[in-house]
Amino acid sequence: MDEINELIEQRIKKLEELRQNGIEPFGGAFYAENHANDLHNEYSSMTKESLEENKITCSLAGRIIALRDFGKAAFAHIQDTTGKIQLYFRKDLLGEKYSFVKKLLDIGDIIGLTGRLFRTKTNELTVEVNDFVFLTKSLRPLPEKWHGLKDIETRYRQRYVDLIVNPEVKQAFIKRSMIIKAIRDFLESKGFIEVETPMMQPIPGGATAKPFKTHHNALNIDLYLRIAPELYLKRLLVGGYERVYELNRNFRNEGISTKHNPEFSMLEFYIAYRDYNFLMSFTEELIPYVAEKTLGTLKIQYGDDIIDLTPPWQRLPMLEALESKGVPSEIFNDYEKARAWAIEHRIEINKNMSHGKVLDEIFKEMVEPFLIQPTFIIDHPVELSPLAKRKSDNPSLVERFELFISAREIANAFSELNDPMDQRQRFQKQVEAKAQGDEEAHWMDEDFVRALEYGMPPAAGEGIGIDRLVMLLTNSQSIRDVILFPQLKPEQ
RNA sequence: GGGCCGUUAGCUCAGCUGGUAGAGCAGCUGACUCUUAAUCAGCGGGUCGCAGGUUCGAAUCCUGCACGGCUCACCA
Repeated sequence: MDEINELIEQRIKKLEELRQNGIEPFGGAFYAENHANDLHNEYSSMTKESLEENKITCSLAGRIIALRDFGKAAFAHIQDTTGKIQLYFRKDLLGEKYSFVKKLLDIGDIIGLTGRLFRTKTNELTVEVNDFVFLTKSLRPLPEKWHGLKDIETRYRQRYVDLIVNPEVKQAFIKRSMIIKAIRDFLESKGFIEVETPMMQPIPGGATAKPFKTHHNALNIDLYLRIAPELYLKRLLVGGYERVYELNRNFRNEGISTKHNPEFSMLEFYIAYRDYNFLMSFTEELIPYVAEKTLGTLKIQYGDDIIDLTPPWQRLPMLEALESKGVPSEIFNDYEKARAWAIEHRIEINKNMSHGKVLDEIFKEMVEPFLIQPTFIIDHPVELSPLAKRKSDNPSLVERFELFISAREIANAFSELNDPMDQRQRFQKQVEAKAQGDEEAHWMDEDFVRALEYGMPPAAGEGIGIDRLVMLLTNSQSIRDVILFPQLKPEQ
């Protein structure tokens, strides 16, 4: 941390001077009766004259964010959780205490006050302060009023300052909260219950990703931070819950970028006796519901695009999507041709990649960038989806969809594989891939197979990346703008 | 991990082909009872990211490192 500088020293002196005057600079509870924006809303129609006649008193608590001193009177702005409002301090009203405003009150200090509402000659609703108390003396100067805090690194490292001085940042996180609440409300209304399954797992499963490893001392075992809750949620289907969801953190030990944070929020939900077709319609209901609740519209701006969330959305089999971009269909059933095509088109592949994986790489290059409007890509190759149910008319494909919006995967869902023998074989294949050096291949999870052996009802499950959904709905270009404390290297 | 860019006062930024650091805001002192970028007068404030190197002389040129941004690779 930086050393005490002159500006902080000055403020410590003021703090001591307050104490010498018998004033505690760090106060306790203050039950304000009002908030800034409520006052603006409530009295917006009240004229200067009627405010004078009615003598409306109020009390507020918040942070001083601007201060203009005139000698025997001063204007300030105070900011609380709702917004800001102007204050007017007068010597003839405050007497001795006015000198504290003049000498000892700083921008950044938190005060509580009582006063009377009036309008200035420019008609700004203002509180004439009758009395005030120091609640918190601020020792560090805030960024300047004009340009504010711009430095991106400081904004992320000291998010608290970012939130004080950049109202739109605060707003984005309020929106995030609303989005998550809307999702929960929707799922609850459809009969889902929220559950919590282990974040620390002995076998990290349910996704293809590199996990974080940790160690439990008392048990003397290695544990992994979960990369997905999937396998535990499906155990709950075995247990008899028919509709469950979990909305919480996943952890993946991979690169950090504008689209990736090591810990990120994921919604996963599972519904018994349904399939992926049901979930497509369900998703066409869920996401518009959330957009309507939080933005009030289904036409949203993201970057340069206007995205129309009005359902229904296009449903496009993966192989058809490839064909539509000029990928020849003969590579779909011919591994060597697929490899050759990829190499010819400078798509990076490696020896370990299965046929399905090669097709997926081609898809990411040739198709994904064009999926701006909501599109379900359906029926993926089975190698890509070791936990999904095969299509009855084509066992090389699975009943799966990925929802793309603005060239990003927003949701991933499939009819769940509930055949324990097929599941065991697919795990086995993954174990072999792992032995071949595929760090992200699934592990064998014997207990999960055992659960399936008891019988899991036919079911469909879906995952939605919450951070990416929030990015979409808040028009944020970086995941760091929707995560309060994004992961950064430590200072120094 | 690769490439490109950035890091100068509390904040936002200037600082040319190398000559020894500036502004605005914030702060301090003073004046001012309707300002809102208040105004006016005066004052203080710097490890120029860190470490080396070149040079008579480095914020400036070179090398390495740190942190950050964008981007590519990997992924959600």
